[in-house]
Amino acid sequence: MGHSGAFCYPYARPAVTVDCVVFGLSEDRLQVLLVQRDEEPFLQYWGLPGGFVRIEEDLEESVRRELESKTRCKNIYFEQLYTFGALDRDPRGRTISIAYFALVNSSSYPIDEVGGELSQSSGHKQVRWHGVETLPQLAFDHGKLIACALERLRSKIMYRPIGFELLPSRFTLSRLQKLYEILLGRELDKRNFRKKILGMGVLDGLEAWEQNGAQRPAQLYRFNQSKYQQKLKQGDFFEV
Amino acid sequence: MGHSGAFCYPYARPAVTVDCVVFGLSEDRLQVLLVQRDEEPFLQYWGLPGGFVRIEEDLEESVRRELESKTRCKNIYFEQLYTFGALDRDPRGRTISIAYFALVNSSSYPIDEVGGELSQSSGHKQVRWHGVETLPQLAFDHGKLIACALERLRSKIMYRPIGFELLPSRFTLSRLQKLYEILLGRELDKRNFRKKILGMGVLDGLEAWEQNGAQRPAQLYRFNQSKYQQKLKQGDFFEV
DNA sequence: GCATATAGTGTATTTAGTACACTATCGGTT
DNA sequence: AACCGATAGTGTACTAAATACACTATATGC
Repeated sequence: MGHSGAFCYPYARPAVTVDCVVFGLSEDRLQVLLVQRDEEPFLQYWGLPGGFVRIEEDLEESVRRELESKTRCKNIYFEQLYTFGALDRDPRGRTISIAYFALVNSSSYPIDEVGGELSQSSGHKQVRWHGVETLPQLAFDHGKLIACALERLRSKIMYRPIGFELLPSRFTLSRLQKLYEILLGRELDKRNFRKKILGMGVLDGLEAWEQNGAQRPAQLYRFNQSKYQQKLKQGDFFEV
Repeated sequence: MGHSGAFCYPYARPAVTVDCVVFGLSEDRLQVLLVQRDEEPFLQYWGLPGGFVRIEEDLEESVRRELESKTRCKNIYFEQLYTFGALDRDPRGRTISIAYFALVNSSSYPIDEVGGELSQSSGHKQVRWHGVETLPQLAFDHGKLIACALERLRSKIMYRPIGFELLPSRFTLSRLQKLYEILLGRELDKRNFRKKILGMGVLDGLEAWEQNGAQRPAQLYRFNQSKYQQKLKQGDFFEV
């Protein structure tokens, strides 16, 4: 810290950052968006997209700015996760990070075998998808943040309809089931899953079918936000 | 902000505080611990116990310090709630507040009719219990914080054994049921409640009975933390 | 000993969760 | 044209959990 710079206070203040755990879904695994650091500390380690909260911006604005700059996408779903403030979490000095997690439909980005390419978007830093089971060495306490986000995501998809955010707006029930299976790490019964998910009455079946190779085409569905909001008001909750 | 003080930074930094929503349980209602402000802004309004995070202390240390100074109690149960960072939440300048909620066994304090007296503990500020349904005018965005904490508490008691923190270590099942009824705002069936709560196997029945006037004495129970931890490891969750 | 107040107990019914196997429809191949 | 492989789509019987419900037990105060 010390005595340089134009902004002075009677007591020392921690730096405040936001960090985002951005989840995407590839064919068969859950992945996290990571940025390769191009400076010390943790040079060349991978870390979460994030940055300092500017004095004139809201926490949410700060998150939106960060997400847009790293993904080139707008209107990404995100919510606050937890605030991390351990004394030693940043070797440069006391830094408090307000962590968020975000869900994106990653099929709107070019994805490669290893985990997806997304580069050129943010300066010269490499930005990549990494499978949550095969993470590289991470900067700061970002491993903790990801673990925390995973836990939250896994429990929250059971009682809130946020899984849809990981899929394109039109999707098949098989794909939705696969999503749950990937996130929960266990197989689900097809008939029971459909009974339950359709029984909640928040999916619209479309008059459209997805042709996917040499099989019977699958019907497409869409999540109906307003039907869900109405159910919520009636104290009628989402549950898988 | 400006150019005075000994701690200077190249970019403006928000102030960082912790605020605590401390819940206690009186005979028949849930209450929150509030402090009457003795300075501007919001002079004489009631607000949550809280204060600035010191540069050399952990967030949790900061919360503990605040809780101990306002309640004169140690080992209070608390957990992080949410971080509030709206631009205009403090008229003195940008302030980010990391909110926590805490649960105390308020029967260990002197409690009066209106909502309990606890004063003398913190300088000359008045510290008092207020029923959550009858809150006074609140400083800053503290109304929001309390609403957020209430929502969290109400949902969390359904799937984690934290309700016990609001009771003395030995309690009757009737009292525990009352606790749930107060928090959920609806009556519960006595037999079903007992069946469920005892069926979880985390309560030890003691060879002790509470005499409470001209009635049959009630057996005392104790929450067994280690039994619960063991259940947790077996993927066996608490549920009401 | 009787009135009053709270503690404590079991069963039948309803509802939700689970387990499970076959038919339908497409493209590609022979 | 018939068949193969692959995924989509459907209903029912069984099991477990949630709910509804009424009486007896034990203390004190009069």
